[in-house]
Amino acid sequence: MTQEKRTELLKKLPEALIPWYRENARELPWRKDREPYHIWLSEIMLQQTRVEAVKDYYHRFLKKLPRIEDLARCDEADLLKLWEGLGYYNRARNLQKSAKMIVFENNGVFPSEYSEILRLPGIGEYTAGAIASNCFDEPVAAVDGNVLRVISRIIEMYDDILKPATKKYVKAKLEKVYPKKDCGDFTQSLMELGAIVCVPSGPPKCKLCPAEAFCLAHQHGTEAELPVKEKKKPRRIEERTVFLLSCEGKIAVRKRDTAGLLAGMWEFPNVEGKRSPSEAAAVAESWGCSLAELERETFRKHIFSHVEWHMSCYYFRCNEASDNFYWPKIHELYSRIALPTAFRQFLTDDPEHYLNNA
DNA sequence: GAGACGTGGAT
DNA sequence: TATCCAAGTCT
Repeated sequence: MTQEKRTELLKKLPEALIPWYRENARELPWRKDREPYHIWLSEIMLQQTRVEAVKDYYHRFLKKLPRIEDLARCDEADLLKLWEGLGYYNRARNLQKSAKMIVFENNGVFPSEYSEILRLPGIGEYTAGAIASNCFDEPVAAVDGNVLRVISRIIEMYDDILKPATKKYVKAKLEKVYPKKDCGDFTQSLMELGAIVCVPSGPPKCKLCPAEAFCLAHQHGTEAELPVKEKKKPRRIEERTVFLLSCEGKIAVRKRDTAGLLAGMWEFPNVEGKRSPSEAAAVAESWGCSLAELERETFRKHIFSHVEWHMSCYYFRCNEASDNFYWPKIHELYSRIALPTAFRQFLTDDPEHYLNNA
């Protein structure tokens, strides 16, 4: 298959996909308008995150911060609380960095060109392409996992789609065939096709596909072999011991390092390694917490993309609130403190329940 | 270019 | 339970 033949194949896409998209697009909250702020926010939230998980966060975020200016001016603590549980927390920080640049250096005007949009922190080639094509009708591709899957099947491409070089290749290939108008619909149609027809897990629904007639993988019966992705290395396992220290209805938390995993987020005090109850008590005492009682001990597993925490957890009641920590009351812990899921999982959903049983 | 960076749902 | 993943970006 020559490059020219692949391009000829891809030329059929706009005509086939755009009408299909207009008939079959899902109604999604961020498809109600073409407001750059709305599209941008949704694209950042959707990075490596499922549509269903994003919907509630998206609504809550815009209710609290309806305009870019609100985002630029809000406290980082409030921002992170809005993001709590979504993961990849630097996305939220970069969102605000960009908002400040737009508001304070560009009169609040969102940049309207791909190359300008690409300069904003947290915005890479995919997101810049998505915003430029959807909001400003610029003929630039937005190559995400969906698009890579769709294209690799249509042109029967066996390159590893996880490699940056493959993404560059597909982006360049697609931009040769972008339409003169309706660029946003074309971008969306490629992703939508990947999301609901040329699906990531399970067999693709080729009978419903507007590209069925010319898809090479379908013609050759190689759909299931594509796309090619090299297997990831196994996660490393880390043993940790976590402390839930309570004192007069308050719980000890502290800020994590500003670099690395869960950077700058709140956490329950914890140490490396698996400690016995008496070892754990000694650690807590060394922090200046005079211990009254070991109330409970549990074990939890938390799986990150590249690390797995095996956490032994001890609930100690303390006589003294050590200065080494911040001690929010239980209600503040629930309503104001941005606690990642890795630690949030030690609490019950209902603060009252926790108080009654603590 | 490889690895860091979160989470919850599907298989 | 184990594995893979979902609309990526940054270093």
